[in-house]
Amino acid sequence: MPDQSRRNPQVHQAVLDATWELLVTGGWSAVSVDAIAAKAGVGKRTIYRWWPGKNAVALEAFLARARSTPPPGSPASLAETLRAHARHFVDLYVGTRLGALLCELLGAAQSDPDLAASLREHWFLPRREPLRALITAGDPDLVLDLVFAPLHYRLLTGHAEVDHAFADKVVTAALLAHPAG
Amino acid sequence: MPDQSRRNPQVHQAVLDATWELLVTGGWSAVSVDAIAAKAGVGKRTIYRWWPGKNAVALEAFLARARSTPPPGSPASLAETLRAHARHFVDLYVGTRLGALLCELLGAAQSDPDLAASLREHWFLPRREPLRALITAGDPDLVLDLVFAPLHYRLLTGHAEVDHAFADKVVTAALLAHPAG
Amino acid sequence: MPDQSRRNPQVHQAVLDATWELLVTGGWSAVSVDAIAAKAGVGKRTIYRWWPGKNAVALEAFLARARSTPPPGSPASLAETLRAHARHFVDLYVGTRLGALLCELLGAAQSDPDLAASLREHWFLPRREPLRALITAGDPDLVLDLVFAPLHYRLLTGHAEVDHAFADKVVTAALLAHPAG
Amino acid sequence: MPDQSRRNPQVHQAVLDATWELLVTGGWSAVSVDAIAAKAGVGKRTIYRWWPGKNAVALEAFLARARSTPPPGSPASLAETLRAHARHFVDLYVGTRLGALLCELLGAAQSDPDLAASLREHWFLPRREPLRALITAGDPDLVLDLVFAPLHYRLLTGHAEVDHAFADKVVTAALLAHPAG
DNA sequence: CGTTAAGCGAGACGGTACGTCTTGTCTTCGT
DNA sequence: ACGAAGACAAGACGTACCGTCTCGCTTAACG
Repeated sequence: MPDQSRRNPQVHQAVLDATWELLVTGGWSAVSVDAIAAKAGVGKRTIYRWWPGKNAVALEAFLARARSTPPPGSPASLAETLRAHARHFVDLYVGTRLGALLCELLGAAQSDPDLAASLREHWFLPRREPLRALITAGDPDLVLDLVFAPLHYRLLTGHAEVDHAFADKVVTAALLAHPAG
Repeated sequence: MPDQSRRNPQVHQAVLDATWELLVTGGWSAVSVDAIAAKAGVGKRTIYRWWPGKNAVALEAFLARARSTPPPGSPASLAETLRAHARHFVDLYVGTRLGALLCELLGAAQSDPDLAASLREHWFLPRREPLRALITAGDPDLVLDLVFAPLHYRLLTGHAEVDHAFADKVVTAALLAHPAG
Repeated sequence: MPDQSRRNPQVHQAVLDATWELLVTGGWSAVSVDAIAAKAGVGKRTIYRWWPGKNAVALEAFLARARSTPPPGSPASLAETLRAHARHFVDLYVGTRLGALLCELLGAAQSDPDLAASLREHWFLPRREPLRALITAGDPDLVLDLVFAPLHYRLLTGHAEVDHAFADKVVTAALLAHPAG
Repeated sequence: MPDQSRRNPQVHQAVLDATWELLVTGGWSAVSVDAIAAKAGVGKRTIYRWWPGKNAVALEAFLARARSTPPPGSPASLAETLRAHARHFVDLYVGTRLGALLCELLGAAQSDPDLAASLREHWFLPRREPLRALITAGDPDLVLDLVFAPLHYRLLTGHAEVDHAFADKVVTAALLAHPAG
C-alpha cells in the first residue's frame, strides 16, 4: 500500500472531478477507468494505486458531493427531524444525478461486496446513527427503515412518485410504529 | 423481429437452464452471453435473436423460478394476507440464490432502463396488484411500500437482519397506517 | 444429390443473376449466400441443394458471362490468332467487373481445391485446348503460358499496365520460342 | 497510431511465429486472429494495435521467411542470373508451405487492396528491381514478366508442372525477347 | 547538494466479453 | 416433393474495458 503522505492532492481531485464529469455527461455507462484516466490526464496506474477500481472512485466522487450537503439538523422533535431528513432526501436524490448515482452504486454493490461494505460504512451508517440516537423507545432500526426504505425503494424501482407528500406520509406512518409517537 | 411461432422451445429452455446453472455455480459474474451459449450448446446469434442481452435472459430465468412458487393466498384478513406474503418473501429471497439474483437484477436495472421496465412490469406490478385490490381504504401504495420496501431495502443494503420477526413488524407497522387497520 | 430434371430453371437463373448483381454493386465482399438468397428471393437451402457454396455459384455466374463472349476465331495464322486472343483478353478482363471477378475467383481457388479444379476444367482448359491444337511444333503449353501468364500475372498483381501493346509484345515474344515462329 | 518504440519485440515475434505455426499445421483456413492470439498467448487487441488484420500478419510472417533466403546473386551473365533466380523460385515455392502461402496471399489480395499494395511493395518490387537493373536493353518489365509470370501462373492455377526444366525454358524464351540475348 | 525512492503520465499488454456477421445444416410451412 | 423462409450451431470478426506491467520524467526526502 502506497504512502498516503506522498499523494498528490491535485491528482486526487482531478480523478474525482473527471469521474463526476463523466457521470453527468454520459451516465454510469460512460464511466470506465480508461475514460477517467484520459479525462483527468492521469495514468491508469495512478488510479489503481489509490483505489481498488472504478466503483471505489465513483463512490468517493459521490460521497464528496453528498457530504458537502449535510441534512439540516432540527432537534426540536423527532417528527420534525425525520420529516426534515426525508424531505431533504427527496430534494437531493429524486430526479438528480446524485440520486441516479446512488442507485447505480447500490446496483454495482450487488456484485461488489467491497463497494457494498464501503457504502454501508460511509454513507448509510453515518446517516442512520445520528437519527438512531434520537429514537430512544421501541425499535430504532425499524423506524428508520420505515422512513428511508420506501424512499430508496421507489427511487430504485421507479414504480411510483417520490415527493414531499410521500416523504411526509412515510414519516407519519413510521412514527405510528414508535411507542413515543 | 423474428417469428415467435418458429421458435424452438427446447432451445428457449436450454438457454434459461444454462443461465440458471451458471448463476448457481458462479454467481452473477459468471453469467455472460458467451458462457450461456457454450453451456446451453447454442449459438450466440440465437440468444441475441430472442433476447436483447444477458440481462433480459437472466430476468426471464429469474421469473421462471419466481413464478413457479406463487405466494399462498389467504383471503381471511388483510393482516393475515400481508403477513403471509411478507414471510413468504423472506423465505424465498433472503439468503437464497433467488434473492441474490433479484438484487443483481435490480442493480443491473439501474443502468438498463429496459430491464428496469421489464422488472416493474413482470415482477413488481404482478405481485402488488392482487394485494392492492385488497386495500380499499387509505393509500394502498403507501401500505404496500411500508411492507415491501423495508424487506427489499435490507436485502439490498444488508445493513440488518431480514427474518420472520422483521416481516411481522413491518406488516404491523404498515397496518397502523391503514385506516381500517 | 437431387434430381436434375426437377430443377426449376427460373430459380437457377435468378440465383446467377442475383450473384452477378451483387458483384457489380458491391464487389466480391458483398457476395454471401445469405445476400444471394435474399436478392434472388430464394431459400438458402435451395442454393446449397444445387451448388456446394458461394464460390461455385460465383464461378457459374462468371462462366455464364465469360462464355457468352467467345473469342473470335482467326484461323489464318498462329500469330494472328494468338494476337486476337490476347487482345480479346485485354478487352474483356482488364479494368472490368469480369476481370476483377476472375481475379477473385482465382484468389478464392487458392483455399478451395474444388473451385480450383472447376476453374481449370471449365475456364482455363477450354480456352487453351483450341489454341493448343494449332501449335504443332515445340512445346504448346510453354507458348500458351508465355502469352497468357503475363496477362494474368499483371492483372493479378497490378504491378504494370495491361493493354493491347503489351498483348502484342507477349505474343511476339512467345512466338520466338516457337520453332515455326 | 501507436509508438513503435514501445513495441514489445517478443510479442511481435510470438505473433509471427504463431501465425506461421498455424499455417504449417492447418493451412490458411486455420489462420484467424483469435487463433493467432490464443497460440501466441497474446491479446487480440495487441494484434489489432500493430496490424490491420490477419492478412497483414500473414504477409509479414511470409516476408520474414521469404526474406531469410535471398536468391543467390550470379553477376556473370544475365542468362545465368535469370536462370538461377527462376530455379530458386521453383525450389522455394513449388510444393512448399511458402509457395502455398504466397498463393493464398495473392488470393486474399484480390479483395484486400492494402494487402495487394503491401505485397507489391515488399515482395514483388524488391525482387524485380535488382534484376531489372541488369537488363539494359529492350523492355526490362517484359523480360521479367516472361520469366516470372509463367512460374507464378502455373503455381496459382496448377494446370501444369513447375520444375527446373520449365524454369530453364521460360528463361531461354524470355531472353529471345531481349535484344542483347 | 546529490542520490534515491516514489509518484506520476503514458500506454502496451493478456484477457474476457461484447454484439455482429457468415457459413452450411435443418425445420416448418405453403403450394 | 420442391421451394421460401429462416432458425440454428459454430465460430471469426473488430471493439471496449479491466487490471497489471513497464517505461521515462519529475519530485520529494534523506544522506
